[in-house]
Amino acid sequence: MQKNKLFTERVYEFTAKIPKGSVATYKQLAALSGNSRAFRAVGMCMKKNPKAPAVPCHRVVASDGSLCGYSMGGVEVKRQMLLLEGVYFKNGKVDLARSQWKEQP
DNA sequence: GGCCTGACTTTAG
DNA sequence: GCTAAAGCCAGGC
Repeated sequence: MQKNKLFTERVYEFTAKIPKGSVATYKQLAALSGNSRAFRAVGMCMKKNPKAPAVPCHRVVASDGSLCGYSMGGVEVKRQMLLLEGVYFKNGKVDLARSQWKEQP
């Protein structure tokens, strides 16, 4: 580990790049960071959230668009944050088809 | 160096 | 369609 940047460091970087009104999945961030199977470590570091205001962890959701957890008040707050940002919801879950963040060229 | 944790994902029933 | 269990990775102690 610690080759150049900490794995989580890259995750935070990508998370911070997520545009407003869009969301990314843990798996997606893990894949962008180098390991699509490291979604576990991603979630753990998000919980620790050493960069709370710097990293919009509320824009990170599960692979199916459902919200899992939020260290700053709970998933309910997280859901409201996304709604206020203009994220599309469907059946109480994020509509990844419309609001999932995609790497911009 | 080894064990435990965790905001996940996937497959099976 | 939903619930349960197993598997996976990186970080922290």
